Amino acid sequence: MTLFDIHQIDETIHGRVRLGIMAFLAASGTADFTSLRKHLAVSDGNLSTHLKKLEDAAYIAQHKSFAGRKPLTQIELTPQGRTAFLAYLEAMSRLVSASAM
Amino acid sequence: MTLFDIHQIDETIHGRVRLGIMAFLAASGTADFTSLRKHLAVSDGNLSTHLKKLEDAAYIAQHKSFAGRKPLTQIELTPQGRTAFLAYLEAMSRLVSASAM
DNA sequence: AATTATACTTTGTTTTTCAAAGTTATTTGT
DNA sequence: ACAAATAACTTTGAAAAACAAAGTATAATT
Repeated sequence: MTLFDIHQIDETIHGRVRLGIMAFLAASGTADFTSLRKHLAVSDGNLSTHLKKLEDAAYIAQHKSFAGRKPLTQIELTPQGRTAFLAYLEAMSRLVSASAM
Repeated sequence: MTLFDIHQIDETIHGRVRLGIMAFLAASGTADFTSLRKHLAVSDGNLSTHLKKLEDAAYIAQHKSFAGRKPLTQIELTPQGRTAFLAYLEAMSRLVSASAM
């Protein structure tokens, strides 16, 4: 019986919204603030807070620019972010394997 | 590109400690309070709170008895709990598949 | 008999999540 | 042209969640 160790879980990624952000970015490479907010169906304040947390962990980078004269925030996974997300996925794979019922 | 929907995640299970409880119970059938606390390496107060939350959701049942005169709490997965955990695992499998990088 | 340990629950604090309100600039309607 | 509405965020405050310290009750140890 291979037991699953909860301490393998990276809490920075594990949160529902941040997990959605990471999965989206892993699939798409980059995203802008608005499409992320629409895709995840969260409030803008909430998204902003979670992005900041991921940025503080250096898992994403936010590039603020202007599209014409409107602010545009483009978000991308950093190499560390990709590595951490891979590790998270592996931990989840282990959970799934260990728990197959 | 199959995108992962964060609203599929059952927050009652997703929390790190509760996920550990569910995985342990899924593997072992039942457990007592003390072995769960040791395995998860959490404080007793913390464990008590999470168990109550899972009990409120009817995902586990707690049977309080005495071993000699010492209180003994035995915890088991309910059928609903097993079903919900299976659904959670499937959601996580989808995440892993969708995110394979 | 007094201290230490076991098995919890309750309470209070810290941390996290989330949305309402605020900011700044833009577009639309009249 | 001027007000009103929209866009793209950030900041702030409130609600919820997580956690550990303290409390309760009994048992074992010295």
